[in-house]
Amino acid sequence: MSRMDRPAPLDPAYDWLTADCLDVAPKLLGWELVSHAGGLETAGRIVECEAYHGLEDPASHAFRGPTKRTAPMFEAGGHVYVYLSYGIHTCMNIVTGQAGEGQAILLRAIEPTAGLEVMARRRGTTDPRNLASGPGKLTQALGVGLELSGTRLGETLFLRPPSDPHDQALVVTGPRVGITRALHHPWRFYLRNNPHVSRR
DNA sequence: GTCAAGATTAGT
DNA sequence: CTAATCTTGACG
Repeated sequence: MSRMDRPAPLDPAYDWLTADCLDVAPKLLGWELVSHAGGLETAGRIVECEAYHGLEDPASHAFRGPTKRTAPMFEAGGHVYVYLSYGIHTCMNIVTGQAGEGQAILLRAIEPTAGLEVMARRRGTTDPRNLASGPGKLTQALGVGLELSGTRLGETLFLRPPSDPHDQALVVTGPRVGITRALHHPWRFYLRNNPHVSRR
């Protein structure tokens, strides 16, 4: 019996994620991120994210080439990359670009839209502004763990198109948060005046 | 083998 | 401002 080790083709609905991360990141705002992790549905609109430009970006985990941890970053756009931050928090990215480029977009905040009670239980708070505002809080609220690194969108995590087209007019850029290199790039993208964005 | 740094968060 | 907490990646 030969096993079919070739992965199933990525859902064509996610093909647009193979574009450059700097093009994808602003467009990602307003999309709804849906999680079925743990057999429970939770979801929220993406209101803040940051682009990491692969091999050319000193602030990117992919800067020094693929490693065991960062291997998913070098898959084609539409994959998921999750890592452990400061030994405590997990952060999730959506991989973009072509295979081999190492691009990814860190999801920093969502505005909860479904499964609020589940999120509240996981997070230990009911304040909707504090459920998933921050990369570590977002993964905790959605039940996203390291085991999802290397999976693809369409399996446990899904994207649904923006419900409000008006969001695109509210996109703001600025320097990325929490890094020490390549500080000058305005590669953080968020929705102006949205109360769920992690920092002002 | 050893060690410094880190895409964060909660609490003082 | 700092502690918590631990993996990665660089160096030898």
